[in-house]
Amino acid sequence: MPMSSRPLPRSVRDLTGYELLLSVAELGSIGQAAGSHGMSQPAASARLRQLEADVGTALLERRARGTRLTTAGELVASWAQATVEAASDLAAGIAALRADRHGHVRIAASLTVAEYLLPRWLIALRASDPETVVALDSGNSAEVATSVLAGTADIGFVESPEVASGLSAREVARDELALVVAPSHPWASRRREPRAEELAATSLVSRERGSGTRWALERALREHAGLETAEPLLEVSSTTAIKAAVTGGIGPAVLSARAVSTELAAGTLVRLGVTELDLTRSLRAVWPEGTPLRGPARDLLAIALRGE
Amino acid sequence: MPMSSRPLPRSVRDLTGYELLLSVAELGSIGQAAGSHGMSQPAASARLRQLEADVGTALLERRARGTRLTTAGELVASWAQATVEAASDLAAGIAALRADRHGHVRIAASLTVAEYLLPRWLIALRASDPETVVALDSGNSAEVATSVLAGTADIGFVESPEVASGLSAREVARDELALVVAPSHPWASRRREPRAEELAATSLVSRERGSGTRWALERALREHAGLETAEPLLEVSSTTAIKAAVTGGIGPAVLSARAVSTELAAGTLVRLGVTELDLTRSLRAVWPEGTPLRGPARDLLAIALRGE
DNA sequence: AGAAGACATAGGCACAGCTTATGCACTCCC
DNA sequence: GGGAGTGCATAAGCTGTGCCTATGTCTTCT
Repeated sequence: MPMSSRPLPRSVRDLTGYELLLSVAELGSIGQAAGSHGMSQPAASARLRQLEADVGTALLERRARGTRLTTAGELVASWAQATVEAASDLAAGIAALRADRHGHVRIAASLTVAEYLLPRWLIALRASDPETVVALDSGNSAEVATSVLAGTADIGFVESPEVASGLSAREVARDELALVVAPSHPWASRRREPRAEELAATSLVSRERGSGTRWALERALREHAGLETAEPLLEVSSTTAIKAAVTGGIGPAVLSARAVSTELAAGTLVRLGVTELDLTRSLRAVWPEGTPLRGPARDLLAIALRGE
Repeated sequence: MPMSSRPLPRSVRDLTGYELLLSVAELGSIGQAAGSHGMSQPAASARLRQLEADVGTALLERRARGTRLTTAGELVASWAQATVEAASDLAAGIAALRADRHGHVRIAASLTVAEYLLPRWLIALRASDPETVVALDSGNSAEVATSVLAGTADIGFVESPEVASGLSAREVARDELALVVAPSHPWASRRREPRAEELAATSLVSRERGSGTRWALERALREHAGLETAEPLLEVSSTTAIKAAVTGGIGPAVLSARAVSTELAAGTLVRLGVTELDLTRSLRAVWPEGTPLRGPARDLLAIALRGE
């Protein structure tokens, strides 16, 4: 029943050593790497030594002219870079949450956009102008529309099919909903994928009423053949809790495909198609009609449209 | 000229608080989350409080029956999960490097596979059998072939087009090479993509002779029209250093597309096509001919073939 | 041969974070 | 409505990690 990977080993809880490793790869010496992190050379030296002890292999080739990475060092650095980048996304998101209402760009975003797309956009935005301060507010699509209409937000991102009047909209990405079950679930080993009727008749692990994802599923079933969805098997508040319940064998769920990519890769969840049911929706940027976007909000839209 | 994002803020260097947040989302109480991490409830409480202070927003809704996440908490948890997953890949890789020569499966992998594909496979492998111990050795494709032929490795992964005799091979993924330049580079704003002849005549930032990527590019140009590549502009040892040099405006480079996806998304690098040149190569699993794979090595191949 | 650059070692200090013990508030149930 | 139980906060004290400054050693370039 435990879905979560057990706690991270001590050696990867603190990313400082890995950041140093990356800096060494880039700058060519431990001393310079230390400097770029505002710490003394012995401190960096000690952390890197500790890192090598953790890995049990030499990661650095210390020469009189500087330090380079060994093959193993390259490998660890590459893995570390992915981690540091993820942490960087996290930091960008947090910074945006933190700068409540005092930012130069005030963004309102629905959960799916805020979770999976926005951090990268924020980083790209900062790259284009480091001075930009972003304030992020997350809510459901209706709340986002309200914020933008009220002028509380400069630009919004919604996941609902309809766009409130008074707003201009532009699709910036598509989102795919995925039906997932535990590998042990009967559906996972069945020959044929379930039909829409079967899905509608099945109780799912789902989020509370009002969630965009749940609403999109209900709408898709209704439009398909006027199907009403069964009562949820279990209503939980977080995506994490849904995944835990599904993995634990409670029952199937429908989630954004982006939310389950890791679990699918790891094989802890199995994704199923649903016959003849379109589970795709569009994610849109919205802004007040008649007032063209300008400044950082326009830049943000451009970045979002550029895709990734 | 600095390509690297500045150091991570203090608040995201240590992932413990975020792991706790995820555990709270999954388990529903701070106390249980604390337990799952082998720490006392007050310690977890303090860390979570610190996290909320860092974000500047309430992340938790503490009720008498337990604790749930707020909307902001959900958001942070989602970002945190991506980070923790990346750290988990890192940990899996390190564990494999660490278990030198005593593992149940001995894997030899070329850099591209080891960097970008193997960690997920290792996690999936551990999910299918938690007892499996993996020993990883990384080298270039020739070294991998030698290890497998010598019986030093049970299974290998290579990126070279030819497969040594005596080995069975099976493609597990494709790798695409990407020509990248800095946004400020003339090619980035040019109308037409460069032609193969132009690329061959241009000095690139590249890795040392012997690198699989460099070799693949030289081969592609030679096969295209018998073109010989120009002398490198700069030879550096690490992918990180190449990216730094390109971003710094030194010149163009050709790298695995997987290596630059983040930079492309952030707009710090620009990818260009090359007219009429196929820069695709296949990544293959190899094992001794005549002796079918068995045990964990076979499981690993199945996971790799399943893709992601 | 001398000088400079780069990393290692040593000693000492400061602070962050954990544990145990206890207190407080809200629910649930009889 | 009152009592019990669950869950989180607070308090106090201690341990250990990690940093800095100062200095040593080795290599390489001139």
